[in-house]
Amino acid sequence: MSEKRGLPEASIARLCMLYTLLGDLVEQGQARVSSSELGRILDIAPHSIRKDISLLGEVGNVGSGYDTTRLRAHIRDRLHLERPRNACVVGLGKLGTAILGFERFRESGITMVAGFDSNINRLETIRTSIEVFPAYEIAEIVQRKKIVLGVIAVPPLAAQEAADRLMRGGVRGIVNFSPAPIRHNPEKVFVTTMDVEREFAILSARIAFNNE
Amino acid sequence: MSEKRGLPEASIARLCMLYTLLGDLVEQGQARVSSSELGRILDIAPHSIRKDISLLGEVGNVGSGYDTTRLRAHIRDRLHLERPRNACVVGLGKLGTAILGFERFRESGITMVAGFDSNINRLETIRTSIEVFPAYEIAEIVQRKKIVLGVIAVPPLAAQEAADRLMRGGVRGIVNFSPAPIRHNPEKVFVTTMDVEREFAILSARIAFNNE
DNA sequence: ACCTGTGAATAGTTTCACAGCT
DNA sequence: AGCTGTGAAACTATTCACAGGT
Repeated sequence: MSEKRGLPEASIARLCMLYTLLGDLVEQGQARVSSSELGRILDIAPHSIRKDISLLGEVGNVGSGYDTTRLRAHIRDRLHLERPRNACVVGLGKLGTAILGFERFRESGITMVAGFDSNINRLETIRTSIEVFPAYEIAEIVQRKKIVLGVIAVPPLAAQEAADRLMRGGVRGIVNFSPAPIRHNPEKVFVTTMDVEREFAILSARIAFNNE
Repeated sequence: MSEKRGLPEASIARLCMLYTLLGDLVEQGQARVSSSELGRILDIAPHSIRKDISLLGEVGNVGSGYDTTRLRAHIRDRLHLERPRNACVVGLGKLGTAILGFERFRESGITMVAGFDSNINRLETIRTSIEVFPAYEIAEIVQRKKIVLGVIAVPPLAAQEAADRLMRGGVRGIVNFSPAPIRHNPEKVFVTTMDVEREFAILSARIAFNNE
């Protein structure tokens, strides 16, 4: 295989995990790593890791493990993680302000540039270095600040409206922390729902099936 | 197919989405729903939905759409979501207290029964109706309160220790909000990692591939 | 000896097509 | 007419097995 753009979804997800992990390894000063070591840490079969990496196109090749820095750079380039992306959070309750304050984003080209809430009083009391705005300005600010990624951290009933405003502003990806499904055009916008309740339910079912 | 226990992972996840959605529909007073309507809302092919439902074993059958209440009860039974599960949160920063306070869990047999933090001062200032404990008591309390599910909301470097304590107490499922991979025995414990940074990276890659 | 890279085989998932019910 | 339920087909992803490099 050579110039396929359009990796399998599953591979993209695994490569993103790899990317984060490699960042840690580089930071700890580890220069080389084997597919089996990566697999053990991430609980993924080493075969899959090698396959995923090979799907990226040749890596420059090695005989004994991967060069952590090189592999990381390679994933970043092939997945275009070097492109800077601006992000924002809608809903500045506990969850929203927690996400607004995550520091780790700096590593992956993502910059948190705005927070929104419909409660004006709340906006005034928030302590954060990131600019905050009232919710009715979402579309305008998203457009002006060239925000591509949005987080929805509002109550379920307000989730669709928050999403609509983000999409009107031109956002391309949404991480939805509410349990509400978001109506959207899947050709233009990608939506990922992260719902703790759902994850609990899935875990609960898996536990029940697995044994017990 | 008849008495297969051990549904495909993908089906379990979709059925859990369905379960939540059906709860909303029932609440709104909608008595019947078709696979295509469900599919439209959840952005899943109607074929898949029918297949998933049929994997559960016969539903009692219908000619025109599903009975929302019945279908919901059926999913609950087959996925064993009726079994009560106690849950806890480790790490009571903004994210942790936000999760501790989620009210929605009541619908799915899950009860949040404890919070933990290693900072004793913080424990004293937290306002919540749920009991909180110092982190060194995790294993003991988990065992005593029969906690099966745990959320990890601590900084990355503390995540493994939090997980070890939960697992020592006998937890069977973990939702890990830290970007750190959790070492665990996959035969005994299920771990789901929900990492906003990773989701952003995945969205970023998908956007880059999809067009742009 | 131990590693990567990759075609081939296997396993798993989704989609199709249509029989049968209301 | 419109819906579900489901075997079969098509597709996708994972795992295997081994050639080839260091």
